Amino acid sequence: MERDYNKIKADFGSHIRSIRDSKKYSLRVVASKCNLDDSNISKIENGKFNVQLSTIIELARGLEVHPSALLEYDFSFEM
Amino acid sequence: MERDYNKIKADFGSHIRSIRDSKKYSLRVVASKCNLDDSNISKIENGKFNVQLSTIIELARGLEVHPSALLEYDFSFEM
DNA sequence: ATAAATGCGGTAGTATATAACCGCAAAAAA
DNA sequence: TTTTTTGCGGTTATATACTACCGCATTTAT
Repeated sequence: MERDYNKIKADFGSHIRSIRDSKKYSLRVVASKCNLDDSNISKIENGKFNVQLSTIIELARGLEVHPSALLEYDFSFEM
Repeated sequence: MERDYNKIKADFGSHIRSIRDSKKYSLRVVASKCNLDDSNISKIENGKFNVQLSTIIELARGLEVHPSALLEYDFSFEM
C-alpha cells in the first residue's frame, strides 16, 4: 500500500504554477526551454505527478531558477 | 531514448551523503525517522535512483532539514 | 575475542512517471 | 470576427522508482 502523497504533489504543483505566473511564462514557453512537454507541466502543476529529481531539474531550467527554489515553500504540516 | 541523468543522480546522492555525514547519522537511523528503507537510502546516495518528490520529502524528514536544503548545491554545469 | 552496527548489493512485484502525441474549449490578440 | 494562444484532458508504451525483504563483509564497540 502506497502512502498518500496527494498533498505533497498538490502543494508542489501550486508552487510551480506561482513561479511560472510570476514570470508570466506560458506552459509552452517553459516547455520550450527544457525537455518537458507542456501538457505534462500542466499535469504537474495540477498535482497529478510525483515528479522525479530529473524533472525538478528540468523545471528549474525552464523556469530559470535554481532547483532549490522549487522546494522553497512551507512544509511544516508534514514534518 | 531516455536522457542521461546519471550526473544529476550522482550529485544528488553525494549531497545527501554529505548532509548525513555531517549529522553523523547512520543509514538505519535516518531510515527509522522516515518511511524509507536503509538499503534504498544507500542506493540513493550511490546515485542509483532518480528519486521522486515524495522521496525527497521523506529524506528531508529523516535528515531533519528543509526539503530545499537537499537541492542546495551547485547545478551550474547543467543549467 | 565476541557482539553489534554499518554500508551495501541483490531480488521480485507493483505502481507510476514520462515521452510524445492529439484535439478541444476558452481566452486573448489581431 | 477571425486567428492565435493557452490550459488541459486523454492516450499508449516503456522505463524505472519503490517496497520490503535477505544476508554478507567490514568496521566499531564491548
